[in-house]
Amino acid sequence: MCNCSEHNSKGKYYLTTAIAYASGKPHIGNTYEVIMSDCIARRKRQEGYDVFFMTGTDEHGQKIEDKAKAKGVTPKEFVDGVAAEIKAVWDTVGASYDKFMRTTDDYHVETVQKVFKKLYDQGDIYKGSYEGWYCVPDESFFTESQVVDGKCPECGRPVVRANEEAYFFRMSKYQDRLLKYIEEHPDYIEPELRRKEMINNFIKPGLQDLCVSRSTFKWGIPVTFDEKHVVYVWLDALFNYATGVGLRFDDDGNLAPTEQYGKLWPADVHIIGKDIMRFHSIYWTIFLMALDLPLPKKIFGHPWFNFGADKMSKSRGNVIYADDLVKRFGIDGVRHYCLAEMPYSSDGSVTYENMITRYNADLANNLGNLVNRTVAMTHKYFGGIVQAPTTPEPLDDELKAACAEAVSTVAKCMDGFRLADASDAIFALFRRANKYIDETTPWVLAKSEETLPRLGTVLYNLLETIRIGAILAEPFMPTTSTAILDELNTDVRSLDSASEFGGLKSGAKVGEAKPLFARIDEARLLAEINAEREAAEKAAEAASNPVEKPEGCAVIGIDDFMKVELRTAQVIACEPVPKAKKLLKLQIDLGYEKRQVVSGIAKFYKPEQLIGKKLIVVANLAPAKLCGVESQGMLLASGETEVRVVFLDPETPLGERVR
RNA sequence: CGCGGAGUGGAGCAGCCUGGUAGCUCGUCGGGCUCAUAACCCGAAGGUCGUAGGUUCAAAUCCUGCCUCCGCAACCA
Repeated sequence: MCNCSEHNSKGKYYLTTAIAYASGKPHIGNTYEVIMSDCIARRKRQEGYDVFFMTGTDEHGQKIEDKAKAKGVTPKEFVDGVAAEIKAVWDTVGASYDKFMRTTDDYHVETVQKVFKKLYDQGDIYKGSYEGWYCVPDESFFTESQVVDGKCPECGRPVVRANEEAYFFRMSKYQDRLLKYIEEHPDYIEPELRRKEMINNFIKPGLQDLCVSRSTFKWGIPVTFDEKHVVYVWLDALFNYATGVGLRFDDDGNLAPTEQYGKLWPADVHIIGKDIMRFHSIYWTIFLMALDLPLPKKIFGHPWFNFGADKMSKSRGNVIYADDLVKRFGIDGVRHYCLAEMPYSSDGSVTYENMITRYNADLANNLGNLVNRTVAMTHKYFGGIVQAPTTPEPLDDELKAACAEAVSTVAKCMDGFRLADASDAIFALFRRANKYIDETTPWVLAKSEETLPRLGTVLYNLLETIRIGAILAEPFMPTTSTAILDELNTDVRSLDSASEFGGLKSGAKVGEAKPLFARIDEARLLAEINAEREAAEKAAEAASNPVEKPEGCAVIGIDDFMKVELRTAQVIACEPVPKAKKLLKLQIDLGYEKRQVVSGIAKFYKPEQLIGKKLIVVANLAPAKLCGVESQGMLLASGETEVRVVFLDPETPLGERVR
């Protein structure tokens, strides 16, 4: 394979996953992306492409800085640990990446600095100031209209006011060019529905300039010409795709890439989660346009795994990790489940029940048993020696046709990233082979000397079908595929060899028959999992208070607190905001003036429950528009998922300062 | 009327573009086989294809209204 790869190569194929944020261990939803990408990478290698598969970690930002501080280590030390952990998870699912790139790698840091400078020099980046809200744990900036009751719309934790000098990228300048490109290249963003979302929700309404620097934390790539600033997330993280394969600039800002870059860029596909479609299809594309660099050929946004019907999240306690699953189902058990179960564009579902069902039905019963019974018969009847197919019958053609069909269906599906459909086609072939055994009844053929040649032919056809199926399955279940081909004792393993029935050589001796997948006792495993979960919950309860200790905010002085002008007020009118699901519009009386406040409590209070009530408002909050309605303040309330307004003693006078 | 997707036997899905006997996997029931991992193979039950209309000789498939669910956006100062 190695010797002739240069001659046979269909050319390069460069694919990437998104880089994982190095703040903690990735769950199975994150890991899916790597499994999916790995499946594509392996398939492309089989097809003869010179594949370069890159993944890695995004390692800058305030959240990491804070976590490192809490742990008493430097950010770099922290990130080294997490990156190793992430890499280990990728390895446990058998990811065959060629490079694991990290945004703290020096070439990346240096190149991003030069990119920043270049974009600044050419006027795409300008200095401005940012007035907004910042969520520290998520390290995200939010506009007035995004923040919810003074809390982060993403995670519900408090946000802090930030008014900082910052650099911005002129997205609007490239808007028309971007739209034109996307409309003229329907394959650029896939699936189609994501493409529509991008166009309708973001591009057509008009792009906002993007904040590309921060001065409130240090853990980032320094802006060379303005040391207070650090390059902010997307301009840093997205460039990994290009710097990781050798994008470089010289000191004058001229392109000076490595040879590898010349060979690999532009990427053939970025496999990313649907949640970051926007940053890739809009920002990344525009960054590249601004630098006059070729665009990637495709951006594919995959869906997410839910846990049953619910979103997977730490706070719900239903997070599943790939390495735990691998312990129970093996690498290929996990890979097969993920690849066969995830729909093309809508979210998939992980449950232990489904995993066990799929494992038993597909892997143990269909595939595992097929291999086992075929190999066992080869031993029983022919001492393990593969016979020559001397005695064909018309029936055999159906099996051969099934092989050919599987080969072509898989090819078609893989081209369109329809991995689940490709997987189905492979298992349909194994099912057909099981049926062939019943049709040919080898145990009957074994009874007479005369039918031994036919028996040998039947077994040959089965072994050959298994060989073809195993080759097709390699991208999905590499370990199993290798195990099967080893057991068949064949070195004819190329994808090309699967296209023609008969590649298996006779005369070889197959390995011992041993189960590939042991059946799982569903009731027993579920009981085991439940017991473990209950034990973990009990341990957590015993160790801590019923309410988990929150992360908390940085300590502030009294002067900081006094900046917030809290005053007592009374609700004089209240009604829902039309078109908004969560908003109530309240007219409140501060005694000295009346104001309109919009609050996201519609889910928890009916307007009539609030009228006449006294409560506390933040009186010096800058006005903001929510769903087009102006809000001149904020009322105090507790809770994230279950919001409760802080009501006052009815005797409280209006307009009093609260402190 | 923000944009988009989906509602098909118990569960999960395909079919719809290019109208014409409703298909697959899992589950249930019955049978067969014995090479094999209580596996494998065959058969059966079970669907008025969300709903109300329309077009047509003929509609799951095309058109319109309505209901429900989901994704994205908006969005709970």
